Amino acid sequence: MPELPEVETTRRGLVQHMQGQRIATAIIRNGSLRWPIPRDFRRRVAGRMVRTVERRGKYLLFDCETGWIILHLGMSGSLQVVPGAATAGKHDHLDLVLDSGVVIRFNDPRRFGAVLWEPGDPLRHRLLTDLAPEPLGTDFTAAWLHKHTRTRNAAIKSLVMDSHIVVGVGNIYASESLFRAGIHPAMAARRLSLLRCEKLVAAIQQTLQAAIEAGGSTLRNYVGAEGRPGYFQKSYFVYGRAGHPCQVCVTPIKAMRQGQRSTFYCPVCQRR
DNA sequence: CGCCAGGCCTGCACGC
DNA sequence: TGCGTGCAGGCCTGGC
Repeated sequence: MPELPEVETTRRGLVQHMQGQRIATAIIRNGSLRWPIPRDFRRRVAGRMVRTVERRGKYLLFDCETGWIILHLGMSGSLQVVPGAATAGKHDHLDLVLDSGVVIRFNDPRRFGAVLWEPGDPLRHRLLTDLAPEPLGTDFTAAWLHKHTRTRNAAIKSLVMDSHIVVGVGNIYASESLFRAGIHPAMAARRLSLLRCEKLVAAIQQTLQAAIEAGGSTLRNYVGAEGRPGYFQKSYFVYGRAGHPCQVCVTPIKAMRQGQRSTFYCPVCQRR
């Protein structure tokens, strides 16, 4: 479930526990994830100091001196900071045991997550090279979005979820962003004017930023001993609100299916 | 008991 | 033949 804001909040929570700390050892309890945890993972990370914890899209990147841990939370993954003595439970795939005694624990019931080792530049890793610019950075602009949608007949909503076009926005925030931008989710992407691309870029940034800020207030729970990942925004404008009144115009929110995904939108506020 | 949610890679089919 | 594009499949388990 984590989208970019949840990943970013996790990163911020991890930095204070991990930066400058040495990894004493890694305990792989269940290496079965989207891809198996590499056979030599433990040997690679043992004894390494974590210089920084960075993020690219929804990928967490741990600088471990001689290489990088690339970690994706998938749909159901979470990282928790736990006391070293805490017993592991179901779906606890990996522990990074730090010299400080703190354990960084990766739990992932649905196993869509990934833990990889990259000896070189992680941004050149196959999974990261073709990602769109960081949505909260200066390279993610209306011009960029406009340029990369010119030939695309697909619905804008599915392209907002395409990491080559927009990074970090999953199913929930895609609906939310399009509502904020006043754009109908089924609109063909190539028909978006530059002005509407501007609105969409701003809406994506506002949606992500608001969620990151909401996450900051729940940071302790999120990465803490008892924390479970959840979406920070308790109420959405449209997501999951089919039949309920639009918060702007009171029209009932509609639900539809797009590419096997549920989409929510206001038929009045959002236009093609 | 069966279905579905979700991220996102992968592979297929299609048209130029 | 090759590429861009648009779909659909697959991986999983918890919760309804």
